Amino acid sequence: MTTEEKIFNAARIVFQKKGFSGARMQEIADEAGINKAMLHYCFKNKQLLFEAVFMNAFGQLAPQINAIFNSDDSVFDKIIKFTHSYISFVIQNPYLPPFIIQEMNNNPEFVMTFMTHANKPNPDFLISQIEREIEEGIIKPISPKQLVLDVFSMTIFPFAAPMMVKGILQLSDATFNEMMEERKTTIAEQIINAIKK
Amino acid sequence: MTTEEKIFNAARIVFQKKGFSGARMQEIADEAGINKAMLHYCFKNKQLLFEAVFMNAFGQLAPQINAIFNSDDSVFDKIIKFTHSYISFVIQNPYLPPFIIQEMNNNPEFVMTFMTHANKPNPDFLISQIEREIEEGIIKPISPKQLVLDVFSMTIFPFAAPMMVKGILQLSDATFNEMMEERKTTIAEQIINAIKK
DNA sequence: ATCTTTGTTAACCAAAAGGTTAAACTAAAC
DNA sequence: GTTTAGTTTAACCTTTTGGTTAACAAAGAT
Repeated sequence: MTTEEKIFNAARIVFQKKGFSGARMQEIADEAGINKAMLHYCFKNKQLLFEAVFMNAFGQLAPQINAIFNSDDSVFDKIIKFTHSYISFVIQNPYLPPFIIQEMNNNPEFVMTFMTHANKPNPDFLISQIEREIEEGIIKPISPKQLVLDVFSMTIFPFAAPMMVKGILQLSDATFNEMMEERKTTIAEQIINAIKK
Repeated sequence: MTTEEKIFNAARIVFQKKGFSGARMQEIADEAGINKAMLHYCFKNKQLLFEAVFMNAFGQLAPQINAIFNSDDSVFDKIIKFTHSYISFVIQNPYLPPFIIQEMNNNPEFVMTFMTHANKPNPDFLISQIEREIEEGIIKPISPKQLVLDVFSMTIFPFAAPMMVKGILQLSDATFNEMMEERKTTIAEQIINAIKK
């Protein structure tokens, strides 16, 4: 592993745990097992190091989502595949959703400039497909954006606010993960149940 | 308005926008229009000022939720009332959910100690009520905790990650708020549709 | 009237944090 | 073997930041 990779991985860990303003350059250096000056040698400054980490994090999610949203499956199949694929991925990367959401809230202007670019989840095609399937009588009349938001909400929320969910529902890490495994199938079932004609 | 109130309100604004580690004592003083030393005169230090703000924020939500969860309405009525009441409240206080979630994620141990205390949303009664209504054949068989999580997810997520939702679905602030108004009724409809026998 | 308590400020301080520098070390190129 | 280019580090510098101090003002209390 190159020094740059060691730094990047260490930065990912520290930024995802502490956020941009909570993270300390010294802590990242310690985590990477190198001198603090190397951070600035490899990544100029804190902001640029952060941007590298954030874009990588965001870039991991968008392509998967778009691949599913833009396939030629039915809406129901897309919902099934999305929940399964997203939950499988974030169980392996549980720090990603809180990290992305936190930084989007704290630094909206930065994120928005970079969201217009390539790697952004784009539900446009899915939304017109939903409109079509409503006209065809497959799906009950519903606002397509609301439907997409429902799917996102049910899938992402427990990972966006894991501590709140665990605290209120009194879940251990183990039972939380069991519930998430279950949700891979139940979310789609629930939603399809509610909207199929 | 007393000086203490001016400080508290300023602190609420700055902490909710920047989070604990992003917030600066000087910025809070400026926002309050007073000298920085007054912060320490009234609230000892940053940590204690933050705790006052956080507990107040959390304390605003819990009682409303518990009042609904512990009433003797039916499960369906509780879902209807919860979504309506929660969305009405957070539209007026949009910074609250991201703030609470962010600090719960960044500082779980602090939040957990204070979550055992009084003002915590407690779904125990609602959960046993769901079990009862399943036995009575009113609701389809489903894990009660999953159902509660579904309701929370659909209701809270758009407010937990507003920037992400606006960015991906390309919503202006106005259309976002319109959608949230609509969700006051549609969330409950969707869920009830999916689980009623 | 004066003394004490409370509220308020400007100036200051020490520690933390991000960032820089110049020197030392390495390893390939000549 | 020496040069040269790229790495790596210890030590240092500067700014930011949370926090303190001492002086000052206003308002009751005696």
